[in-house]
Order: sequence, then C-alpha cells, then structure tokens
Amino acid sequence: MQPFIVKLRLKDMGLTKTEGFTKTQVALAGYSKALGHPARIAILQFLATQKGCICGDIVNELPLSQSTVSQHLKELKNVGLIKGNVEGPSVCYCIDEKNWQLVKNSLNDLFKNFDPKNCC
Amino acid sequence: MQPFIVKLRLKDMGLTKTEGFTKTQVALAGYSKALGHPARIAILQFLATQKGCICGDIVNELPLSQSTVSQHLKELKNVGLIKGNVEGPSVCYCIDEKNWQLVKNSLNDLFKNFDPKNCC
DNA sequence: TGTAGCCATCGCAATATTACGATTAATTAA
DNA sequence: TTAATTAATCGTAATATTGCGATGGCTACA
Repeated sequence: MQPFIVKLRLKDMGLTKTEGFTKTQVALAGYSKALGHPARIAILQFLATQKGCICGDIVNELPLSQSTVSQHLKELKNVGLIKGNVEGPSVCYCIDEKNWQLVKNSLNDLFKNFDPKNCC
Repeated sequence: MQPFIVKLRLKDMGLTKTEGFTKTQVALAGYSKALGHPARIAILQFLATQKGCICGDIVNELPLSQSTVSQHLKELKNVGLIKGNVEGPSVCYCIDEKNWQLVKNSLNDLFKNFDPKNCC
C-alpha cells in the first residue's frame, strides 16, 4: 500500500515569496513593481511635470479606460508614490514628495554600489 | 431578431497595452518590472558587491529552487541587466555594465524632473 | 429634491508571473 | 565510455495583473 504523500506548499505557488529576503529587498521590489507599467510611468511623468496638480485629466492623457486608470492610480497610491485629495466633485492627485525621495534614494543605493570589475 | 454584437478586443485583455505610450515609457516600465521581485533585487545586489563574478552560488544564496532562480536570471538577462558566460560546466553571471548605466540613467531622469510645488 | 458628473469598486475574462519537480543538454572527471 | 555535476527548459499549478463595462457613492448644481 502506498503511503500518503503530501508534496506541495500550495501557499507558496504563484505567490511571491518574501520570506528569506531582507526588508530592503522586498521594499525595493515593491516600488519597482509599481513602476513596472507604462501607464504608471506615464502618470508619474505627467504629475511630475504638471504645474498645478491634476485630477481626472489623467484619464484623458492615457489610452485606457477610466476604470483601468483608476486601478493604476490605486497601485501608485498603495506604495505611497502619489496621494489623492478630494476636491469638490473630483479628486486631485499629486506626487507624495516624501516617498518620492525615499524611492529615489533606494534605487540610487541599488545602482551606486557597483563598480565595474572586469569579469566575464 | 437580435443583431450579432462583437464587443471584445480580446488581444487587449490581460495584456499590457503598449500602444499609446512612448518608447521611453515602455522601456522604463520594462526595466522596473525586471526589478520588481525581491529575488531579482537580491541577485543584482549579490552580483554588484561580489568581487569575482558568480555562477550558481546564486542559487545557494536564495531561498528558492534552482529552476526558479534560473527563471529569474533569465528575466534579468532579457532586459540586459546581466549577462552569462559559460565557464566550463557552470555559468558565470555578472552585471552588464553598459545597460546597468542605461537603466540607472533612465530612472534618474524619471526622478529628477520633479520639483515640489505645494499642491494638495 | 432630482440629476449630472466624477471616480472608486465590482465582476468578469484573458494573460502573465511565480514556483516547483522532473527532465534534458552539456561538460568535466573517472 | 560512463558517471556526476551544472544549469536550462518543460510541464503543471496557483495566484497576480491587466483591462473593460457596469454599478454605486459622492458632490455640485439646477
């Protein structure tokens, strides 16, 4: 008779494993992931260059539906890169300066500590 | 009798839409996406700080299986951040300096052109 | 009190990502 | 030649992401 064999760690499949990585690594990956879509890059560029701060004009700027844009905005808000203020009937989004600097510095750290050593 | 109604743009579902975005935006998003996983951040940090260049020791460094690590390495190779040289029975991976600088500069560009204007 | 506009959320569908074990291809060592 | 080692790839499973239309909750204005 065959023994019962349980092989899987189901909870680890398809899901990003964060155990075994440093907090810094997980954080940096999270920020990068948020930047990992053209629409979200476009939104940030738009907000960064705009004089006043912008509401749902973002939707008009992007080749995506309102609901999709809303989702992207949510993701950027979740990692703290932007924040939204309700302004009458509409919502005003802008870059969260503090976190913006934080992400900037984190990425800087990643890229700075590499000095080329002729290998390969 | 009801008309036939075709509603969908199937090819646009679940797939990142790149039409309507600039080349720069798509590229930057691609790089960021590659950075969007703790394992890949860890790999890059490891390669950046290692004196000699490393092969499959990366697998031992990470809390992931060999095949999974191989997949992550592949993704980093696809965006050009690392390159691998066959070295006898094993493979030597290291950072691709040229693209490393390119990605660094691209991200720098994104973050630099924002000067805080008290909004919201 | 409607009613119109803005935007978040829900529900769905299609695809992508993550992870693993098993297998395969290539190279070195015996 | 054979066996062992290394690393890529295949196949599979679970979950995440992306996208849309439809719905619903607000606020402002008539």
